[in-house]
Amino acid sequence: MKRPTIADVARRAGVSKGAVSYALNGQPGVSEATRQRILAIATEIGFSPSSAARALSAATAGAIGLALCRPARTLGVEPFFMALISGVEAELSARSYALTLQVVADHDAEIAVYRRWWGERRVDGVLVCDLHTEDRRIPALEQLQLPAVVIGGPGGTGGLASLWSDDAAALTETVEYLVALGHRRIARVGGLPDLRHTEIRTDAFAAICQRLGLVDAVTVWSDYTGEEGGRATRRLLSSSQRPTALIYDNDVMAVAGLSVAQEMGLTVPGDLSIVAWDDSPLCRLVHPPLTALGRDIPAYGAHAARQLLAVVAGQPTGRVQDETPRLTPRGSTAPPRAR
Amino acid sequence: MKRPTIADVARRAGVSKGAVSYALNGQPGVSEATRQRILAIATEIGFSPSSAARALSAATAGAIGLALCRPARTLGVEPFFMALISGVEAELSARSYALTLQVVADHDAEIAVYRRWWGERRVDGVLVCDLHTEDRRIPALEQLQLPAVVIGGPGGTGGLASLWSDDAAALTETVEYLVALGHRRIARVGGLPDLRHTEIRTDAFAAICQRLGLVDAVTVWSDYTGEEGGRATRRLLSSSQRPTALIYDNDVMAVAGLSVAQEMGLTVPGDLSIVAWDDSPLCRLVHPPLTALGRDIPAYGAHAARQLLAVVAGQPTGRVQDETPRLTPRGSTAPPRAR
DNA sequence: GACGTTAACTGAACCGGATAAGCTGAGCCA
DNA sequence: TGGCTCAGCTTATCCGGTTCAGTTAACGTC
Repeated sequence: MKRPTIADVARRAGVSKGAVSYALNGQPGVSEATRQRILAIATEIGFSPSSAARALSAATAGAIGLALCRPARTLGVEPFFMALISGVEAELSARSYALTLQVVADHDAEIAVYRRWWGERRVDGVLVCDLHTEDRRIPALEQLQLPAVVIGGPGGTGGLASLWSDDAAALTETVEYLVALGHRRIARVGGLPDLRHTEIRTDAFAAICQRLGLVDAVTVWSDYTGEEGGRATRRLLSSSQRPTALIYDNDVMAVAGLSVAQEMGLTVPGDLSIVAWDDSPLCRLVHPPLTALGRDIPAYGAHAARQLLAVVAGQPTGRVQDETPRLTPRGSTAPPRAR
Repeated sequence: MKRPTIADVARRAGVSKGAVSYALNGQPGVSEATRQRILAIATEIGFSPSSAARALSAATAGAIGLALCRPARTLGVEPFFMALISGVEAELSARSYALTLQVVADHDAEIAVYRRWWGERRVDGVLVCDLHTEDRRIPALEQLQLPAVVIGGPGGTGGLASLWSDDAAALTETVEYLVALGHRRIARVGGLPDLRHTEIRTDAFAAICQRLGLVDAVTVWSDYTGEEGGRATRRLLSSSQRPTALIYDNDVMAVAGLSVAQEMGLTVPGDLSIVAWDDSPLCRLVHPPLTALGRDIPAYGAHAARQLLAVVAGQPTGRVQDETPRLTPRGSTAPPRAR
């Protein structure tokens, strides 16, 4: 089955290629009657313009890129990325943009991918995830002048457009909530320490705990996996002055932590309250269901995609704030049992 | 920053565009000395050929497509897709192929996407997931003659190449294992009933149970979500002759089922044994860790990608069998406690 | 009826590669 | 020394769109 080209449409309509191009793109230069005739023929023979030819002459790829820099294992476990992607996708496909995905091993590989995409004109712009402190990708993208939206911040995004949510406020609210329940010994199991949002949350946690006079508030760092989250939990709960509440930087570690606590004979929420970041169906799967800090991640992705398309179109967007994560109390938090 | 083109390389090397093309593609037609000089210059100025131009003249897109037909919510929860994608990606990026992703609402939309991709020459081939019984996508792809590999089967894949794993054998092994432990009342919480692999597993389950004389073996159908999995579990465990072992068609439902069982005061594995399909870190997160039927999903994805590239290259591959899921016994299965 | 204006279209150049066909000079042999 | 071969290049064409500069015909105008 041969693919129809613009020349086929032109031939059947008895006009030139140029006229067909004008007609299909809503440009002036053809009469309304001719435009309708051409559109009808195009639909009839199932014509869709070659993305390559269009990209070549219009100098636009019709695609945006997303490079995911995580090992295959952690990628799978966290629902976050799939949810983000589905939101991005919804926005893109509504505008007939494609999403090009690449999994990379580290930032050097990721920068190489950006450089290649830029040289190949394969994408019109990129979404950047997992912002680090002192992130090398930022200057690399600025140098390439490849349109980009950084999902993360605030801060550390250089001159690039960015979409951020107020994690500091969300964490502050969470600590205040736990303190209101009566907790005084709160610990936090953080994510990878060189991620920018980990840093932001860690600073916010230290600040609010100091303000509320919680002296033994500690943050321990983990890597988002259940194994590490469980191990960190076991360590924290084994200390003489064990915390009565734990805040986890993602849902997977929180679920693992819940398991560890129950395994150690602690009841949740009686002996230990648990709060998870990144609310997801996972938090409602377990028993008790986890109190979580959540937000609409597909909407976040859609927002980022819209912003990137604006940047690609040449509109400077700067730093845009998305909604602040909301605390959804469920069964895993309660006043601490008097001991 | 202007992107270098082949003409820039040619100018600096003092040769024609054609010579550069030959040199970069390893074609004969240039001396080894010239080739090296051209390669050095290309590397120096950071040249990578425009994917659009190459696609236009070589009539190959350098990309393969993956359309995911699931609502945003279920997509996120299951680690399966992310793991599959990371495997596919590993194989593709090693060969400088791109992966184009699209999330669609239903099969009609998916077929429309295939038709558009085909017309736009945006992808060289597609991977088809979640094979249904009487799947409309199969004849549509055959008609388009778009290279495709169906991930699923055996059977129902028409003349398309397919990659399948022997779910029937895996399920048979699982039932035999449970029976060897002493279980006689085994139930199964299946996935969506119109999926081909659900059908295969259901048939295999019925067959082995009949062979072993397990009279009240039942399958109930669910939709892979934790909510539904939990509900189905509650129903099964509330019956007068409740099963002593449950087999779930995915990990998410199994975890939800574990929660429900514990909530109902049953101990696992004492009162109830649980087996999950799709082993993932999730199964090791919970307590007790779940006995699961697992396989290397990234490897499965990589295998599918390799097969698709072979199909794209014109080599007929037919139906290829991937490894059979392996049963990994963990803490959630044990002999049933005498009542 | 000559002239300017404009809508509606055509023809050709162009985007950046791949590739078939043509050209050139060195080397070899008779 | 003339003719032949062949490696090593160049030139030209093509892929399928977009777009700009022309061309043509219809129309209004004085």
